[in-house]
Amino acid sequence: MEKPTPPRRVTIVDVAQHAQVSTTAVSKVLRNAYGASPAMRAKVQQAIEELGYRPNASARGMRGQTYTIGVMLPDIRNPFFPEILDGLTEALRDTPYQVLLGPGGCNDAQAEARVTEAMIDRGMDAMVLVAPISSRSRLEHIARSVPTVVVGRHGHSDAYDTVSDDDLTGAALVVGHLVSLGHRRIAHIEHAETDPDRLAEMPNAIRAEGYKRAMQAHGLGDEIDIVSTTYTQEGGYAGAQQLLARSQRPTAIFAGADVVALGVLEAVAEAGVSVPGDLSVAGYDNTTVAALGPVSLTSVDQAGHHIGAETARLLLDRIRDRERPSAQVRLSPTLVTRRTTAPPPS
Amino acid sequence: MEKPTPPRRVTIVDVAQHAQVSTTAVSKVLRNAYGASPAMRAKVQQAIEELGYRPNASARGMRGQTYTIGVMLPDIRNPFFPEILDGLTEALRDTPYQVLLGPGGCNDAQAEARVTEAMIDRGMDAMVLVAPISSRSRLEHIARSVPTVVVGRHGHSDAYDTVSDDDLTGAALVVGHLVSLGHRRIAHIEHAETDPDRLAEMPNAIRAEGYKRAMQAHGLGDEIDIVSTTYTQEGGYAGAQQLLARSQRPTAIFAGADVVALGVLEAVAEAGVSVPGDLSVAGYDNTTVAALGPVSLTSVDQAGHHIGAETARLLLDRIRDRERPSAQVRLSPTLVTRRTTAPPPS
DNA sequence: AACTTTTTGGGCAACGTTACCCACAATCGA
DNA sequence: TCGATTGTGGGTAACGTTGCCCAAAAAGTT
Repeated sequence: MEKPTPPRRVTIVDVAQHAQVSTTAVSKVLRNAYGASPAMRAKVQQAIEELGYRPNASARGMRGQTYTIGVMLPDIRNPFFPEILDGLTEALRDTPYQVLLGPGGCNDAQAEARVTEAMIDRGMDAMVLVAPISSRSRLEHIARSVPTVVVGRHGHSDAYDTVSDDDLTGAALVVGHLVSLGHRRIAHIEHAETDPDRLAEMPNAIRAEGYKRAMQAHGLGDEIDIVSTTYTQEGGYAGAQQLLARSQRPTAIFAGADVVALGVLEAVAEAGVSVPGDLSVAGYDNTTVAALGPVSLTSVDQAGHHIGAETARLLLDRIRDRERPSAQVRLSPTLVTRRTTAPPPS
Repeated sequence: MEKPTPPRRVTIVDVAQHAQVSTTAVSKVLRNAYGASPAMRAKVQQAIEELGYRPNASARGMRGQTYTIGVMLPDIRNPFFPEILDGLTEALRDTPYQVLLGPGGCNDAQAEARVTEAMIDRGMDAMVLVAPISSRSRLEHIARSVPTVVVGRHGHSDAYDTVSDDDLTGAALVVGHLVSLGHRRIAHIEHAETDPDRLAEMPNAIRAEGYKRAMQAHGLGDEIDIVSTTYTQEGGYAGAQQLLARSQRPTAIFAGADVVALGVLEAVAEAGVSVPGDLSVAGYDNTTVAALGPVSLTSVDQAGHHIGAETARLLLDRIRDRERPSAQVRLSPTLVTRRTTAPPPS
């Protein structure tokens, strides 16, 4: 017994025959286009349902639309991104658009380029680039071929819309909180950045800058103490080790990201220093890990859900009108205080 | 000053003209097809590079291949999945295939169906379904229209290949470990499941079954104590509360997933019970959270990377030959002991 | 020298959809 | 009543790529 011929997929032609109309008519109904009477709409709708017809995205793509939105996520592990994604997909639920994710390599510009190119090749109707590390000129190159929203990166362009959180304010929130608890020797662990482009645009750099400004604003300019490592757990571990080796130890460490703070907590625990008794620790991103009971990390919340929703809005607006001037949305972070921050030892 | 006409994308026709050959020739070169002399290959390659040509995936899709592999992830937040993904993308790096992810709604069969349909509509060359909750008949329906590998679900089918971890063994590892530490009253928190299909196939159900069998094998059949909640942190919290309210408290809790264990740790900390002094806790999945210093959870490692690599292999094999008999790969988990398990209080 | 076989290249139709047209009928305004 | 307008439906040519075919040239075989 041979396999019966694999059932060919139902096309618009089949629907047209079944409904006794032209393919043009079916297409019109599918797109809610002008020129189809209510009677015909009903007839075609019925045929569509009876046959279980689904439009072929490739064929649509050849005509210019795939109803697909590509989201480039640099690091799938970062627990902050799902929040954004939720906000985005929720806002797009009642549209015909489908979100597909491209896994960009962590901190790997080449992998990032591969994924974005692949998405452009696949005719995405729009793209969302979350915290891209690519150069600004590459971002503009991408935006020239497809409507693009850049999320979580400061510095805007005529070519693309942006949604970002005010990291300057976020850093100030942390410093303010620690100062109000009585801390003066507040250190910061940043992600080392050399590229001048990124130095001006990447959130990590902005957070470090915000830290400096806030310290100065509180008259603590002399206490500024920054360690440059990376935004990873290992980076936090190494950074904390450096800080603990200071002759004058800081009484508080502001880590530029939650993962960094976790590394700090590990190093600190190993060193036998108690948190928050001897040392306060704060993170950034308010990831789900920060909220966990055993961790309970003070952190800055970026309202990822809101970011995602705004992104969706900009996206749809731009698909509607590609020529509209580029928009920048800036959201405000909030501080979530938990059990890793307390007054300094007296 | 008007915008200059948006530069039309380079097509195979442009390449052909530029190289002074036919489009057929270019296509042959692109696909390494028979019938192109080395001289021609070189000429075409050069033209491709000079013009920066990239094939249009939609057009290719109309001819049957998109060079895209769709991966359905039920819950982007589950820190176990990125491991699989890494293994998968790494194994596919040197192939022309690109991985795109579809965000299935957490525990939402309808959302899952939407995403898989969308991927089929977009002409994916193959699909990977990670821990799908859909009914078996739906899985087979999917597999009938596109080569499919189902990951992390027991129970196989002629229609699709499977890669899964031996959850029976994994559960036995945990129970064995706890018994060898001296525990007898070992409780388990499972994810409630009623559907008979899923009861036989979902990893959570298998883990519960493995727990039971292992307890019996150790002569502890009378001590079997299962609480049914959900595989979430809240589920773990609630489950632990129930278990702590027992007149005879268990001395160890085996949570069916790491997230569940985190909820357990939270409830236990609130109740003032010390871990592992008064109570041992073990999880499953060995997620990155489990490894964190402040958590340090004993857990079962599923070798996600390996799973991903095997998935890629099966995928490529099946794309090559759709008629080959379906394959099942079963991998073995290992136990990672950390600081949440210790001998019971004497 | 007269063949067969192999190599090399190109022409063409098709994949499923939609935008642009045009044709016809019905309705309207004067 | 006649011309103009509006509503309704369909025909057709792309979009970019590839698989199937055929033709000419080159190489090999008697």
